[in-house]
Amino acid sequence: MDDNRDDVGAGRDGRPARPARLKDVAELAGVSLKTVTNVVHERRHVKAETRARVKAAIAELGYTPSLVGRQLQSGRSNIVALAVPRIDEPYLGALAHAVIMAGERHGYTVFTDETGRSDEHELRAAAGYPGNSIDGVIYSPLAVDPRRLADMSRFTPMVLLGEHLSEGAADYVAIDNEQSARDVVQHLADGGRQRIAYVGSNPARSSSVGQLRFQGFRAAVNDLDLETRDDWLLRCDRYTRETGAAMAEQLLPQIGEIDALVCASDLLAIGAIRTFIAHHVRVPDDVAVIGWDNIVDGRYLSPSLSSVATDLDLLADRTFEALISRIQGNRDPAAVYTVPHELIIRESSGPPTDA
Amino acid sequence: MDDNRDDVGAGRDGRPARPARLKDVAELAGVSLKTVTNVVHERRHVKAETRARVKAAIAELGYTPSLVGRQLQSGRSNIVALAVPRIDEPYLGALAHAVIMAGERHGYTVFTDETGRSDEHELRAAAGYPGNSIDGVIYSPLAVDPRRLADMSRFTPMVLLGEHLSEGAADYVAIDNEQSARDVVQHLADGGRQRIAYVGSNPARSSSVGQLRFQGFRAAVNDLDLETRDDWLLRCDRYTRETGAAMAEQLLPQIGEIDALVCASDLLAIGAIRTFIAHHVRVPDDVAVIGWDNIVDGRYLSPSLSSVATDLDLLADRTFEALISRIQGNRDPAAVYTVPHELIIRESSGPPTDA
DNA sequence: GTTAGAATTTCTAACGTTAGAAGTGATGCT
DNA sequence: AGCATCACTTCTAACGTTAGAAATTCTAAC
Repeated sequence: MDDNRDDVGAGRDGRPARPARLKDVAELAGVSLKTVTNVVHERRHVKAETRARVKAAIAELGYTPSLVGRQLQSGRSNIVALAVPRIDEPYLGALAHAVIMAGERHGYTVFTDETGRSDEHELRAAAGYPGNSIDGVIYSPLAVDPRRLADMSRFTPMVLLGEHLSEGAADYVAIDNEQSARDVVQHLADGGRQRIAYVGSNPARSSSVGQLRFQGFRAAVNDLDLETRDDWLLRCDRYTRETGAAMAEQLLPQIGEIDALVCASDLLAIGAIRTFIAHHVRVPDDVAVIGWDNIVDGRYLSPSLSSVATDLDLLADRTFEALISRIQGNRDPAAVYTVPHELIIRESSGPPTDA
Repeated sequence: MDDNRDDVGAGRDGRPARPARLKDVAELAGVSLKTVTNVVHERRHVKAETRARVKAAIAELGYTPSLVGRQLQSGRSNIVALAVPRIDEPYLGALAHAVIMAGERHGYTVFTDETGRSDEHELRAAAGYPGNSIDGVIYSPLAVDPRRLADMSRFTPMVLLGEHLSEGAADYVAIDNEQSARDVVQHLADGGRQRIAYVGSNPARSSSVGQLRFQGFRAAVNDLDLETRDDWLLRCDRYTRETGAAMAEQLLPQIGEIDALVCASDLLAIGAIRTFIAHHVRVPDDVAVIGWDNIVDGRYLSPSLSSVATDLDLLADRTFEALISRIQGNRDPAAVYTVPHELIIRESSGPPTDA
């Protein structure tokens, strides 16, 4: 029976010292707490006259419900975390954008977190951000061995992007990586390319995206009876422009033998093209190059970069559907959702230019 | 005197139904709540034997403190929001990365939000995310008229990036945009460029970054007695590759007159270069091009892109210092913090190539 | 064997919200 | 008049944490 702190609310003159609470509204309107929540939640059983009075009080105090109070009460936050290694990678930035937009469509706020800094961050994400009252996690491990993530999120629903956990601990949404690689090889063969190099396999992680793409690549090369040599196949862990540039450096002696290069990501391809051009290797005339992710930068490169495109909006929607189903209690075994991919053919893998 | 819900904690066999609470730990260890918090917070006045018992209970139950409970209790969350228009813009992605890293150094978790979707989002950010128990906001308005943001965050400390509010409602951290533009012009003049075009001014917003850069540009052109013509000065609102490509299209008839192009952002420059190359305008031989932001993609472009670089780590650190000072109650008038910039000269504004 | 004082622990009220249960009038029906 | 029904409102206990105040136990000195 006490509890009067001064300077409540948002009078337009003196700055109020703190945000208004439900209780302040109730006192100003002269009603109980429950009546105010009833008004806030637009419930029946509130007389029009009372409702008006409460609404006026809310407006006068500039009241906004405290989400913390709500979370504590309800146990729900309507927040999901998106965990990506680095937000400044173009593909992951585009992915984050798509997920944020999809979150909005599905009534969720998306909290984007970077996990690439340390093992600690990665594990926190994998554990579902314990203590954080996150309703779910959308997790894109890029550099971590999924087998390390055995003790996955016990309480927080999770959907994986990018890396498939063989244990099937969580739902997984992605394109058909193997098929997309076959499509890439087919496209190059259609353009008359016969001797194709590959950058990005990493046999150490059998479930990795790069490995899946490599499997598809090798299968297609086999099926189409294309020539292949071991020193045309370069492995690398990091799919960066820098790595791509370094890998292309290694391929320079093979130029003249190879006539196409498949890179497991656009960043690798961009780095490779940079090296090629610097060494007067013409793209696509001498070597066709193609990557994955269809990042915007590829469109503005010269030559513009061919790439395997994922419909990120669709991927993000599927991801949310799966995640929401888990949030609502779905206990089925982990599922794999495949979203369609599309080959975007631009200059880098097209016919020779006139230049 | 009741309150026993089943399936607490993290027994390794059956899945526990919910995360363990402080109370569960207290009961298992046979002590009071306060003793458990004392252990959690490493306080004195806990017998070694008791502490061991509590720690064992914590480990057995896999207890993690609920941040929601803490926030409610303390009113602090140690979370700051970073509000940017779009996370998939390269510069903003790099900025977000730097801010997240700096946040970690300063003990804050950074929640990145996209505000570019709607006015509603922009205003929510400007109001300091009312109801969200955010300790502070780092706000980078790109497309909004700052004058609309009169009713700024009443309760949430805020630091602005990118756009300076003339009212001085909030601290502002940025490079010296005007001086950087002078440096750009000086550099081009040093390279023998005489007739320089500019893309990106927007006189409608006098405080905008593009406008500040334009002022510096014009002043330097004046000071150095360089030729200037109105149709060499193109205005635009959006600093995208697409806009840059369209602006360059408009400049094509002027090629031969102009010998350099200053773009208010790297994205504009990348779009412009793409258009130039497509029309066989050689960069830098026919036209030198330079931008701002030093985004990574510029390094791997051919020709690689000269740019004004900001030390983002430094900028993010300054931002946090300012923000934390406000969080701790600093009520000084809004300040402007300037971080150094650096001209990164690459091929696009260098001497003619051999090609 | 007391007792002051320190060391350790417990009790309890808050933080802001929500919703079930209980309470108050007013209305309509017999 | 008596009573059930309904609309509306209040009361209260939770959600998980924290920390001041109060209570208990221990230690050591007399």
